[in-house]
Amino acid sequence: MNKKNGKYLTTGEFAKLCKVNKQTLFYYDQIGLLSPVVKNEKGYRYYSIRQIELFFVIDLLKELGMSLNDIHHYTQHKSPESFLSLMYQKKEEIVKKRQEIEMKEKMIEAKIALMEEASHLDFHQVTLEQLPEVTLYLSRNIENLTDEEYVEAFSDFINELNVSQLDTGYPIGIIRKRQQLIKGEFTNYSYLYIEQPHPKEGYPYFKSVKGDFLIGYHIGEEKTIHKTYKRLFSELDRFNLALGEYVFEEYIYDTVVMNHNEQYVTKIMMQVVK
Amino acid sequence: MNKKNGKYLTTGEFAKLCKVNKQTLFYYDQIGLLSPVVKNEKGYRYYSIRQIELFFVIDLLKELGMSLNDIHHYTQHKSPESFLSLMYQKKEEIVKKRQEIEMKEKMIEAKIALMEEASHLDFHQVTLEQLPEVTLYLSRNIENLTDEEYVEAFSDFINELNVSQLDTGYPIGIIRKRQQLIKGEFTNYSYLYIEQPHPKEGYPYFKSVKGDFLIGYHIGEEKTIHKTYKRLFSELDRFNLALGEYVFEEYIYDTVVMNHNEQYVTKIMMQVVK
DNA sequence: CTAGTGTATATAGTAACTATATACTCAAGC
DNA sequence: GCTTGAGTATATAGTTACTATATACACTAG
Repeated sequence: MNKKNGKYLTTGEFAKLCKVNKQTLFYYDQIGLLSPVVKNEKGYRYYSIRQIELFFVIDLLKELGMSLNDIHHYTQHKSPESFLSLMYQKKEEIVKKRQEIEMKEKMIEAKIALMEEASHLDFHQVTLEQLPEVTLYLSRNIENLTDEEYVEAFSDFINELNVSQLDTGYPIGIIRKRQQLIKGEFTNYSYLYIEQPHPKEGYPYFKSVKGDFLIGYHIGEEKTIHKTYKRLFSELDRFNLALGEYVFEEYIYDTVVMNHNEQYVTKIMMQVVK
Repeated sequence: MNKKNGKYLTTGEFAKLCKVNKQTLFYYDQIGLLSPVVKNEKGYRYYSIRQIELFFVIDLLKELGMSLNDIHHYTQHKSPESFLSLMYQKKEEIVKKRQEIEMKEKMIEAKIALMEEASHLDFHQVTLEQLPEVTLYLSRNIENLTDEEYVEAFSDFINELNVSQLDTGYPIGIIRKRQQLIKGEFTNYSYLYIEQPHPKEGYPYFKSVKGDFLIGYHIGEEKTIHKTYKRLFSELDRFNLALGEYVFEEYIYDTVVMNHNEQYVTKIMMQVVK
């Protein structure tokens, strides 16, 4: 076989078929993962067309996150049985992966919806609105915590969202109670929450009551929010309304879209009673 | 701020929350991707709890295949508008990604089904079976080709499957015609095919006629398959049957599960008429 | 027989970590 | 007040799976 036999593909041809760089095939040969069936005395590599099937499987396993080393280990211990059990294992993994992708797709959709909504808002306008009922996943009670405890509670909440896959891409909001605001406690909150547009079964949720809310926006750091509350309280008076039980706060623009915290925007939703 | 302020998280704490290695955060700080809000005079890093949101977005973008460099470029040019358009773009990408994952899941399911079926077969048994109608995607006609032309046709077929996403994970089979076998042309085929259990719309398919088939298995290299055909022909005689128009051949065990081509197993399905 | 393309080897570079070594710092216990 | 152990920082080297570059040889068409 001193010249090219028509039955075979050169490295370049095989690389084109596999849609990879020629160097990648050299590399695979070098690590013994996928070697050409024939190597002539000049060192030229010749692949059989049927080797593409093995390449496809290698590529599949690679995209399922398996390292070349582990794939190589399989190819050294090939058998119908080990292939079957590998496929069963990968089937489980890909199902998980698909679910994660689906969740991320939902998260992206949520971010798009939030940003679209935000882009149509006038942050200087204070409005009175009827909000529909929404399902919220709540943290444990976080009243009267020290800074350390608050950070810990926030961290725990994040971990819960991770473990239970409840991160919907919506912002993490806080709930204040009327009592806290009346006492002027602007750094004391009652709960953290995240909205669940499609609540999964089996978790304790809080259904926010639908009702009338006074909605305003705070531009700037969290620690200056009392100024905005002052404005909102006087609006309440103007409308001749009383503060309800709960107030909800959500970041509209945060560190994700803004460089400085003076540019952050917080949406404040105050429950009101007539 | 010479000692730890309770409002902040150390690198280790933040890393645990992010579920990454501490070193990764050093690295992100180094490349300017995500730096702690505070760095004290001793060089200690302190992250604010709200920075987790930015980390999550970075992580999301990373998992959607964006390079740290590109993510960094975004963070340098943050704005609600650019974030929104980034999300729209990523939405498109993730949809594609989900579809690819779904396709791969189907492929794995197909491989499992094939391997399970194979594990219950007796390769030395020749049987007469009624096969149901199945949908096949065919290559162009490949009769009387030279080796070079055959390899090219095979490559073209692979490329078609790639482009049109018709790779179902089923083996690439070959179709022989009665005439070819009668003339003793065991290296001359008529078509390549791949089974389509859930055919997509808009492609020209070939519906294999349901009917009676004599099914046997060839163990060993392709070039010795004439021996197995000889055996199958005598079985045909024994059953007092005539060879139909088409014969289908599929690898059951190939380079993916076997080390040597003497161990390969090919399923031969001969259409028969009484 | 030459030009142009293709192939092989060797080596270095890349991204995004990950591990290791060394030195400093801090919080808790005695 | 001192020690001890855990945590932190910097610098550097190593890892995986390529990717690029340089050099030399081979094959093919005109």
